[in-house]
Amino acid sequence: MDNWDEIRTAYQVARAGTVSGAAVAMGVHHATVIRHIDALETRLGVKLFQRHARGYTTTEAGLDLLQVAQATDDQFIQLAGRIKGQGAGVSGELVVTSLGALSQFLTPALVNFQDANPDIRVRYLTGDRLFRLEYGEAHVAIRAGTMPDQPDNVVQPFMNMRIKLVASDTYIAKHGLPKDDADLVNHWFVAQDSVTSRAPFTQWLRTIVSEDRIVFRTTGNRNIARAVVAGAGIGFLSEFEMECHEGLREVFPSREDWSGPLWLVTHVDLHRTPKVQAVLAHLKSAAAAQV
Amino acid sequence: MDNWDEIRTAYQVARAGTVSGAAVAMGVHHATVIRHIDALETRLGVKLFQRHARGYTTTEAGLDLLQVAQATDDQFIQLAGRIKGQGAGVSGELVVTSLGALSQFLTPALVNFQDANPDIRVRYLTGDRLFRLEYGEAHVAIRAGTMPDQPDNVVQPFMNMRIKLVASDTYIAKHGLPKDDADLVNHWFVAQDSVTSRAPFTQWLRTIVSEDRIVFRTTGNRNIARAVVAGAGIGFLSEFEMECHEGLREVFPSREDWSGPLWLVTHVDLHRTPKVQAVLAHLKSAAAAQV
DNA sequence: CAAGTGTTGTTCAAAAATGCACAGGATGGT
DNA sequence: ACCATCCTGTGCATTTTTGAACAACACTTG
Repeated sequence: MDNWDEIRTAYQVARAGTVSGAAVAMGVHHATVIRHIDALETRLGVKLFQRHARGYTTTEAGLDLLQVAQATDDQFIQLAGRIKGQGAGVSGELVVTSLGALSQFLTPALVNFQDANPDIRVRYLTGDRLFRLEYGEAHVAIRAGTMPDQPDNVVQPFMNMRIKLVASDTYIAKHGLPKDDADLVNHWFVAQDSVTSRAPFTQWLRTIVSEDRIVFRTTGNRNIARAVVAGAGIGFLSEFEMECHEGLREVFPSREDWSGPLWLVTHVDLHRTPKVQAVLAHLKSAAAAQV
Repeated sequence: MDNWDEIRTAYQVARAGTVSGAAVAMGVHHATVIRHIDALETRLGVKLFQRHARGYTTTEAGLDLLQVAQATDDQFIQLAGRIKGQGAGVSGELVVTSLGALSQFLTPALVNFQDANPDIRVRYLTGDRLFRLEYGEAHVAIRAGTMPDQPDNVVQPFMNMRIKLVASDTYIAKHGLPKDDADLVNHWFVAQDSVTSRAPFTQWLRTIVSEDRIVFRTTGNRNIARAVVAGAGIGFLSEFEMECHEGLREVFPSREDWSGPLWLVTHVDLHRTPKVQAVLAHLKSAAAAQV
């Protein structure tokens, strides 16, 4: 039972009672209607209509089709209404993904957004693996580092994540604070395990101290923060991460060239929808308030 | 929401997850699938799928469509099964129409047929107005008189309705029986009111007796029978009609040229269906048993 | 790292569906 | 009885849809 258009044509004929009436209802020529009916009846091997000079009257099979197609038509009309309305309004699911380090800032902002738009159901995804916009895994993503250049993504600058060089009180009690840039080589550091990290502060650190000064390597910002708290060494943490833990102190003035930019990125297919636009505006205003 | 074929295409894409997969599932080129999706999304103004190099994944709207279209597909498959099966088997409605005079013979035959085919629901229509096969009002009709020559009807001879010239006992007691053909002019008659009746026995009567010998005219065979029973005169009745009333006697040997042929007529669209063939065979065998 | 597979997307020719014009028939009204 | 109207049905020109080939891209595999 392929070719649903022919079923629709038969449905209109059954409703109108005449081929001509169905033709004007569908905005096509009546010859087209006749051909659709003929093709459908031939394929089914059963007459759907009795032909006579006053029009077409349904057989039992045609009556059955009429009822089924009537229900289908209703379903499709409702579907179209839902789909169009859903595109227009701010409702349904909203999936946001970011690196886990941002959850401290992003979660309250998203809660506020849901509060302002009760029809929204928020899903906030963080994880090691990258959630990909082009696979429809999220509506908007917050990305760090160099500006993404995926062809189907529309990306706009979001905010700068301030990076601070911090140490725990226990570390400071043991080794003291670095007095200046040159003194840093006498200290111990905690850093990302991945040697390929191209975060600006990582590269800066490599130019200052030798590899053997990095005494603790781990994966994930959270683990780095825990290591710093435990007194393993000095480490780079975002301002958000720093707020989460007690007993941390900034050991060095924050430098501009440490901070990596954050990007708001959406898929081009979804970027124009009111829902995405609404959440983008909300996040940007929240970022502005942060500063 | 016209163009149901595009909905079906979108449904197949949502199911397969790829354009290519949907294309082979539908037996069309993948370019066609892409164009259908593009057209549908443009018309709806909402993206149904996220495009990427590994295939198409549904958006919320696409998921909604998938569910609705899945239900539709199921409905259509069931519909096709019903329609094809209904064409093949002997079931559903069976509408038979005839002149009322035949109900005496036809009703038991139809009851037997329904008994042999429990899935059949019989509707037996008699009435003054002609039920027209070409309007789908009946599957098979029994017609009298000259052979019908409607273009879309297939007609075959059914049986001869024997006509008898009868009178009531009260009439015979009053006027006696006609001795021979010539004596008929001394008797009184009951006949159809319509002067245009072209039934063979009517025309024969006109050649024998003058108009003023027809003392009672009425419409409908049943009324004629009642008039004859009441003793108004001698009248032509079918053998079936005669069985219905008491106190009637044949006053004259039945002549061959009185009897009008009966025709079994069906619409050409329905004639080949097993259901119609079954009832035709049944009626013919019942007619044969009658003789 | 490179080749191979499977995917989307675009362009042009072919095929198919559509629209048009006209014929034919039934029906209702004057 | 005739005419007007509305219906179906068919042949032909046109438009639209479809199919084939090719390019580009992502991912997998050796």
